[in-house]
Amino acid sequence: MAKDQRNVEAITPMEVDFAKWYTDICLKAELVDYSSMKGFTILRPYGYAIWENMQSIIDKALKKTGHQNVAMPALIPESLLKKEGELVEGFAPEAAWVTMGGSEKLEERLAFRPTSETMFCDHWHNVLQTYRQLPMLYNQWCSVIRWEKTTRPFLRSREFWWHEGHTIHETAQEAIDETEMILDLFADFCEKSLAMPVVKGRKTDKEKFAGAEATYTIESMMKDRKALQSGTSHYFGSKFSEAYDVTFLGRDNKLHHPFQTSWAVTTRLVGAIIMTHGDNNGLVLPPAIAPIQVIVVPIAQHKPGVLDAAAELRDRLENIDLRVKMDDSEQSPGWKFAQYEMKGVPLRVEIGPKDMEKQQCCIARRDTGEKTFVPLADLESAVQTLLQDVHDNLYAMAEKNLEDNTFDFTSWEEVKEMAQGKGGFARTKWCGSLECELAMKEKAGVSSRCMPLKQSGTTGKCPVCGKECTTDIYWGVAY
RNA sequence: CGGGGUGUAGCGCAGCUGGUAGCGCGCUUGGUUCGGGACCAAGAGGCCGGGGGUUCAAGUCCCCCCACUCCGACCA
Repeated sequence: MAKDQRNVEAITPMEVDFAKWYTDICLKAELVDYSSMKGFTILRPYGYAIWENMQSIIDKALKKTGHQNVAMPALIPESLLKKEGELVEGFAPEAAWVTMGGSEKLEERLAFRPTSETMFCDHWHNVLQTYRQLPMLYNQWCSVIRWEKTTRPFLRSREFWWHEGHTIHETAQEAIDETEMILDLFADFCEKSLAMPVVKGRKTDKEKFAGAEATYTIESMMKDRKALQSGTSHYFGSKFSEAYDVTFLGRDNKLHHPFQTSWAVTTRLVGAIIMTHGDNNGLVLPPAIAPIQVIVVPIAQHKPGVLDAAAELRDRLENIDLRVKMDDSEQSPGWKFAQYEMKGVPLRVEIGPKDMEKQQCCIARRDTGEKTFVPLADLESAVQTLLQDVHDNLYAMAEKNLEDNTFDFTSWEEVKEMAQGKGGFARTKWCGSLECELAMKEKAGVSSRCMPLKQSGTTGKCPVCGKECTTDIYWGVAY
């Protein structure tokens, strides 16, 4: 019992202090470390491996839908950044500037990219000539810098890693289709790979990306019932292509500005899965992105044959393309159990002398803690089934959290009560005015999350001004 | 950028009215263990966040920085 106590003491329980619980996991599961650069975090091997797995899945999906990877300069001349007014307004306050090149002062200062719309436009200005070259479907994996005031691992840091997709199209409709297709791709990724349900929707004018005509978003609900914007997809119309003079000769032999999109998910998603699935024993990783999907723990490993038996299980699982590790270190089994629970490994396979006699092994699930004994002959099928079960269960739990904590309200007082109480998503009607949106922030303490793509089509009253309206909107406290 | 909290060994902390640094975990070596964070023994490890004061003497008192962290405002 005393040992169990020590076990829980390892991290702050989420009921006690959710924020501390979160940072405890980030550090103790060895995902990140702080660096000497204020506001910058180091992604450690285990944290980076999670991101790599996410990257790999997204990259494949993007290539399958015709996107090509490119690399743009990390520095943007100020004059280039300034060409589009709203973008400068949005990003200049948090840009990091380079003013020296070696020992010489630069004639023009350079911003470390906070986002690369400008560089892509600059490039397209040079290479685009005819509609036959369209669409151009580009993507780049890189990091960006935004001089954030306060930072938290994965959720907000001055540098973060992401991919940024940038596309240009011949027609507005094509670009809009692209924006929506990508939103679906992101939502699909979150649900199928991260076991994280999302609400798909459109941002209000107040919340949309600087310079965008429309911003689409996927919003997810964390275990503390706060909202996390998990991915965005923007439609720009021809605003940037006009500002940066990007043109092509159309089918009508006239010059046109292409229609543009951009979209991204970031390392923030690592934070999202921590807060969606994690528990008081540590991280809980969805199998699709877990760096180690199965940990094999030999019991009484110095007894003859145990290590060989364990290694055989590892090899068999590797042969069906699972990410497997065997821990034959001198640590005690109990220590290993706790350690890999902290790291969120979905399944643990134990094998010891007793199992060997019975030609079986023990499989423990990270999500439920449930242990089952499996005949050695059934290892592969049992593991595959259990991995799927873990994924399904994680999704079901997250979906339940989202559904149980999404409320339909008609007055701002109800929204306020929710926000000051347990929290959650409030779904109301909205008249569409900025005044009422600001009032919700002021009075109820929530920001608009999105106008869901799935609109009910009903009529109701705006919770602030009482005007009759049809738009459904989600409100919540956001990260 | 406003408000709070914290900086002492890798981590978590103790160190009272000032007197020259300690505990637990971890780490190293050897041995016994191994089905939920094992045990014994011997070790290694400190510019007490940085700078300035006060004092015979500062981890301790005063001032100024800096970093981390939480809560707001801004954002993925």
